[in-house]
Amino acid sequence: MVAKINEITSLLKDKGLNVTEIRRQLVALLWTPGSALTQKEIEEALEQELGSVDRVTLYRNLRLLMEKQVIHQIPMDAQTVKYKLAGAHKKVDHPHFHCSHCDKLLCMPQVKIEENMLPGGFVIQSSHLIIEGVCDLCNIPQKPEEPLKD
Amino acid sequence: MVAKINEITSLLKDKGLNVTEIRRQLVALLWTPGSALTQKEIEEALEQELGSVDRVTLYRNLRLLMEKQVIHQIPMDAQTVKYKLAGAHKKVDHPHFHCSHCDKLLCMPQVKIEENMLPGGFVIQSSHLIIEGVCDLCNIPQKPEEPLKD
DNA sequence: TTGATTTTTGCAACCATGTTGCAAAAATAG
DNA sequence: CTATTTTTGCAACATGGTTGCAAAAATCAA
Repeated sequence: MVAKINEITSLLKDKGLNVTEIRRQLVALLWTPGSALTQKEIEEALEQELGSVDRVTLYRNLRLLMEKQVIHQIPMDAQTVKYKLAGAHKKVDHPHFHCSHCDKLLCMPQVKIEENMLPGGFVIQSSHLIIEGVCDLCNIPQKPEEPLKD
Repeated sequence: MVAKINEITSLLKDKGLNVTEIRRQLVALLWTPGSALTQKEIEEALEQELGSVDRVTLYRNLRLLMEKQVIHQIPMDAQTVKYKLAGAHKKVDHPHFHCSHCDKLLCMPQVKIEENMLPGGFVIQSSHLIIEGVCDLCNIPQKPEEPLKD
């Protein structure tokens, strides 16, 4: 985590944001590939790192980081939204794979949703896809991935 | 709408639910194929049909109808959930197409998400897909579908 | 480095919505 | 039609989104 401080600082500055402790921790939390957290999970994690964090401050920083496209919201189901570091992806909405074992949320840009999959006459503007299952690493019985959670 | 009262009553009874005015109106609202409404939209529509509806009553009935699988929630984006009449579909999650012109939400069971679309080792348990675009009817300039909204 | 300026934070406060308990009203069964 | 069960509407509380404002922190310039 410590090794990434410079990278995180650069990322924030590149996006025109001042560097504050909360922002650094927020980005650090989501820095790990596959990491995607709910607001509650973020709140609990920040609690540990920084002591209690004001919910308004968290709210404003999440909103700001979204505006600056540092992070994205991903609706997992009707009652759950996760936050994820925005990759260098062009499209806002690209497919994700959620591993029910290790809880990682991985980008799956190779999965394409195209008009020829639909009946005639339908035009696609964008699409949103989440695939739920078990990822390649967790799927090897000999070398199971540690769950991120717990 | 009137012609459907018997069908709606049967549907409710088949699911083991008593028939009340709110439940009938709720199902009637979502009866039209492609109809999918947010809670706010439902609230406003019921307002017109029944006068003001208590939000707790609406909340409890939506929850009940979901438990009985009469309706489903569909997360459209991070801040929007729509309710839709549950079809005779086996799988809870099946692809939908949302028309940005007429606002209809159509089931697209012909679109399949399969493991061979993923890198090796990934196993699919379920998937959730919403395609945003223009539907076949709205796509014919000569005969545009009336928007459901307005 | 220090002090001035700008930005961010933390708090009070408000609103919308989820959720429960309870008594009154409505639906169902006999 | 009446008795019983279910549902509704209301009060009340919890949670999370949202704003304004003063204190604290970060940035900038000398």
